[in-house]
Parts: sequence; structure tokens; C-alpha cells
Amino acid sequence: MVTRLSDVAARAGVSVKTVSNVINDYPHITSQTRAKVEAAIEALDYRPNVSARSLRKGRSDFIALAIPEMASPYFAELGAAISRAAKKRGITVLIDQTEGEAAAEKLVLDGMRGQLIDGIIFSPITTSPARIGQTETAKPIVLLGERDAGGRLDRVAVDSVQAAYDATTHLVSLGRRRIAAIGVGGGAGTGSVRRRGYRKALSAAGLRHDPALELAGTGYHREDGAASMRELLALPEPPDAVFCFNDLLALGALRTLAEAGLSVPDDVAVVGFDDIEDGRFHSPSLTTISPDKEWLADNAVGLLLDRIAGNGESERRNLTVPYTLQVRESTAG
Amino acid sequence: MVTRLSDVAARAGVSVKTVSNVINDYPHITSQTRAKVEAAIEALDYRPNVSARSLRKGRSDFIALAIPEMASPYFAELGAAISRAAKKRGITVLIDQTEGEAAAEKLVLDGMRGQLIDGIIFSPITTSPARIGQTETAKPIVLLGERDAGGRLDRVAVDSVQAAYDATTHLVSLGRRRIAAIGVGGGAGTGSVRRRGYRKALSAAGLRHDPALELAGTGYHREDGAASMRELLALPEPPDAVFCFNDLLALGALRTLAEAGLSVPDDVAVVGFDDIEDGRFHSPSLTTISPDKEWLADNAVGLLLDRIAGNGESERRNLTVPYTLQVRESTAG
DNA sequence: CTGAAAGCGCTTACAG
DNA sequence: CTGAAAGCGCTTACAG
Repeated sequence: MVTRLSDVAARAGVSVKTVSNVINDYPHITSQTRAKVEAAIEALDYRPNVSARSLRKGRSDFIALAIPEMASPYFAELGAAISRAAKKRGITVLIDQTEGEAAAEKLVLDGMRGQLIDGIIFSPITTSPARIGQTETAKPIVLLGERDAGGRLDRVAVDSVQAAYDATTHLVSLGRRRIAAIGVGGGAGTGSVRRRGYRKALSAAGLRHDPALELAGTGYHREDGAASMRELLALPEPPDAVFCFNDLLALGALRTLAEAGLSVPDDVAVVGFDDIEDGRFHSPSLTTISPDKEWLADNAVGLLLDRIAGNGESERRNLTVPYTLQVRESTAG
Repeated sequence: MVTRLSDVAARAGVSVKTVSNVINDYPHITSQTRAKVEAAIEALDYRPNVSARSLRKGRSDFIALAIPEMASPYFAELGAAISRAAKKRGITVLIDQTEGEAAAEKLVLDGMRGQLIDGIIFSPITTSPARIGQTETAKPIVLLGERDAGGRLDRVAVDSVQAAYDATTHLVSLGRRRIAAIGVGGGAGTGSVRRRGYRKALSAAGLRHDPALELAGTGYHREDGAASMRELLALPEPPDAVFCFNDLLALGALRTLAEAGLSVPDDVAVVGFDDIEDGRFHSPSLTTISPDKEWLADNAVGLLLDRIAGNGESERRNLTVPYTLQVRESTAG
């Protein structure tokens, strides 16, 4: 038999309303009454039934984090940070792996899973911004990453153009002249936004951009970085530096360079993006763009809760995550 | 306004009971009726309210995965596999980060979060097996990892003694004689169980175990492995091989060896445990014990659901996860 | 096979 | 400040 609110009320000799008031921290309760109720809760080891509360209030204090893949270190670290940020505010995070599939992302945009969750933090990779912008979602959504929704949804993201510009400029300042990019892509995602910053930095430095040095690949994993690096090394004129659009690509590229017996950074300098722990312990350690993940997590959760709390109609916000360039061995001997 | 079951019933011209029957796949419904109801559901874009269903049925189809840390690659990969395995069966996984804190682990053993979840997959690292064995939990629990509960709870785990034995024996077979261990620990956790296999292999090979070669460290992260390796290198007689009790420790050790200018495996051979992706792409790539994570995930979820479905009183089960030793560059040039 | 009704455990107006 | 009662949206005996 499970203890119910009414059991607590009976034992404390008060009404259920009073017990509810104590649990929900409402005012106008004498400390004496509060103590009596708390003693009864303690004695019966009572815990409120989440389903009943959620059914009645229309709020569950659950939010969803929809990411492509939780086994990917950047998302794993981000997920950990977001879970912690949410827990601090009494919110539970439910992680949904979309695997980048259009159907799964559509489900997210539709508001997800019946009515359990109160809102969604969403990192889309397949759905187009136009499609996202059309969303008439039942639940508040905060977008993460490069894709925006034409200002129709809240969003928290690094200024990727500027960050890619800084990363590339760092390579230029080292005297590198044939600077490749791994992870470029069409559309409106990471691959195209970061390419913008990369190209901008090249032309600011007076360097011509060579299409042969822009590698697209099929994904953002280590194996994709390794394969792209192999292609670059097979070029008549291989690059003397590579900017990889995330750390996993960079780690894969580093693996290929090691297999080829090339020295990093002497032969080829490498920069990544994300600052996952893996890169900090690698030999050579990886120079990378380091977004402030705690900041990102805190602000994404805060923004979403704000929206859930009822500021549904206020203007959409676009928060820019602070970042630094961490210079390590892969560019600095 | 949210669509309710009764709205669907009204539109389809049937009773709520019939709609409920269709949704829950009950028998005795003419295909004609079913089609009518499904059309109404489609037209109204109806989704059942999870809270209401869960309140009424006493089942939510949510399970919790309680792990120390989701940013740790092994747990991230495991979490991804468990989420996938659960999703296949229509179950949603809620990830709870205990951070190895006793209070958080106690909450897990108490059954967690009011009554939302149906059961728990739990990877404890602080709570003692004795304490776990005393658990009178409200919800079914499946244990992961070395700690058992004196047979009082279901458990899915690698045979860590045997796996550690295999890893160490592999090093012996390479002709290594001073084989260190990183990650040893007291108590009943990973650190003590794997040490048992390590020592057993040494004595089977006729090697004396040297206490100076057993490093405890403070945790199972890269930095702990790096620090332990530094200690080993400072020894009058440093080791010619190291068995690290997880891959993260091994990656940290590899970093220290690279900094010291030592060659792997020529000077020091290194073996890990877990087979995270990071180790496969490292230079040198990491020899490691590779547990079948898909198998683990499928069976942990299956066992838990079986228990939830009502086999509460049947005998506790202890499933052994298959593993292989993946020989890579860190021991094989 | 279907319909009307009770009840899961909360929260919240509504009276007092 | 407290008590009695309605209702959140389902599922499920109970009659028919």
C-alpha cells in the first residue's frame, strides 16, 4: 500500500489542503502546523505521486533534451551539464536521441510524447530552419546550435562564424598558408556556418580559398575526420594546417597523420571545435574552440523555464555562448 | 484546447471504452470499428496523456538509468545502447546522474521520484553491497557492474575477475615481467574485483606481485591514470606493462608515457577495459577488454521489464556479459 | 461487442 | 487559516 496525501493529513490531524500547502510551500501556515505535517510526512515516508500532480497541474517539471546522439562526447558533456543545471531548479531532464533522423526530429517539433514534458531543448541536425520556423508547437522549445528558426524560437548558440574565423586566423598567424577545412557542408547547419568564418579569415589574410582543401565527408565522427585527412594527404599539394569543425573530426585527422608518420604541428597544425575532454589528454593535445558549456546549459534551461512559466508571448531571445580559443600542442609544439 | 479520448470517441461515434481498446490493442474489435477510430485519432492528431494513463494504470512505461556520470564515455555509450533497447520496446529511459554520491544512490535504492518510473537500472559505485542487499525497494532494480547484492537483486555484469585475468595474461604472453595495475581499490567494487583477476594471472605465471606496482588513485578518469603513471615512472624499477582497470585510466597513462618520451608498446605495453571509441582511434590504439554493450543493454532492459511485468517473486538472476580481448597497437606494435 | 460510471492521487477554487 | 468537493484524462470492472 502506497501512502497518500490523505494518509498524511489523517496522521497529522489536518486537512489534505493543508498538507498540500506545506508540500508546495504556500504561505499562511503556522510553523506549528508545518512541523506537525512534516513529522507525519517523515513518519510515513510519503512522496507525492508525480503522475497525479502532473495530471492536475498540467505541469510535470520534466523537460526533454533532444540531441542526435548521447554517445558523442560533446553531447554527453552537454547533457551532463544540462541535467545538473535542471536538477538545481528541481527539474528532471529526459534525454531523447533523435539519431538525426527526420522522423524523430519531427516528433520533437510536434511537442513529443503526449503531454508529459513541459518543454524541450532541441539540437536539430536534419530539419531545415524553414521547417523549424513554421513550427506551431504545443510546448516551448529552445533551440541549440547553428540552425535558427527565423527568430520564431528561442535559441542559445555560439557565434560560429566568429569562432571559425578566430580558429582559422590562429592558423594564419602561425604562418600556415595551405589551410584545409574538414566538415564543410551545404544547407544552414554547422558545416556551412563554420565554413563562412573559415573563408572570411582566409580572405582577410589575403589567402585564396582552394576548393580542394574543403572536405565535406559524411558525418562528424572520428572515422569521418580520419577519412577526410587521408584525402587531403593524397593531394598533390597537401595542406600545412587543418581546421576541423569539431573535435571528433580533429581526433580522427590526428590519427591519420600519426599513421602517415607526419608530425603535428610541424608538418600539419590541427584545430578542433568543442573542447571535449578527449582532446585535452590526447598526444598531441588539441587546440580548439572552447564554448562555455556550463553557461550554455544554465542559460538554455533558464530560458526554457522562463518560457514555461508563462512568458509565452514575450519576444524570442537569441543568446550567444561565450567561448575561448584554447591553444594546445596541436598548433603550438 | 487539448484533444481528449472523449473527443476521439465523439468524432468516431463510439464509446471511450472502444477508443481505449483500440489504443491498447485489445481484441474483439471489428476492423471496421478500428478503422473508424484510427481515422478519428489521425484527424484530431490525438495523443494519450501519459500522466493520466500512468496514474490510472500504475505503470508509466518509464524506467530510470542511474549512473555515476553520463559524460564518461563508457556510460555515455551504455546509456545510448540502453535508450535504444528500451525504445524498441516502447519504453522511455530517464537518466539519473548520481555522481557517485551516497545520498543520490540512496534515493535510487529507495525507488526514486514518487511513483513515475516502473523500474531502475542501477550502476552503484558508493553504496556497499551489504547495504544494497538490504534494500526493500518499492520498484524492481537491475544492478550493473561488480557490486552484487548477495543475490537479492537481479544483476547483469561482465565476469571481471576472468576478464582481468585474460588482460593480464595477454601481457604475460608478450614476455612482460613487471606488470603494473592502475585503478586498484578496496571494498567490493571494480577496483578490488579486477585486482583479483590481475593477481591470479600473475601467480599463474609464476610472477611475484609487487605492491609498489598496484596504484589506487582517486578515481577512474584520464587525469587519475596520468597521475598514477607518473608515480610508476618515478619508481626505481618502472614497469614494462600496465593493466588499467578502465580505458579512461589507460588513455591518461598513455598521455604520461608520451610526455615522458617512452614508446608504447616497446617500453611499456598498455591494456585498458571497456572498449570506448576513444581508445580505438588513439595513437597508439588501445588494447582492451571489450564487453558486448548491446548485449548488456538488451538483457538489462529485458530482465527489468520481465520483473516489472510481474515476475516479482521468481528467483533473482545473474547474467554474465560476453566480452572479447581486442588486441591493438598498445600491446602489439 | 458497447455505454455509463467509478476511481487513480493530486490541486484548487469555493465556502466557511 | 481549514474542510468538503470537483476535476485533470485516462482505464477498467460492471451491466447490458
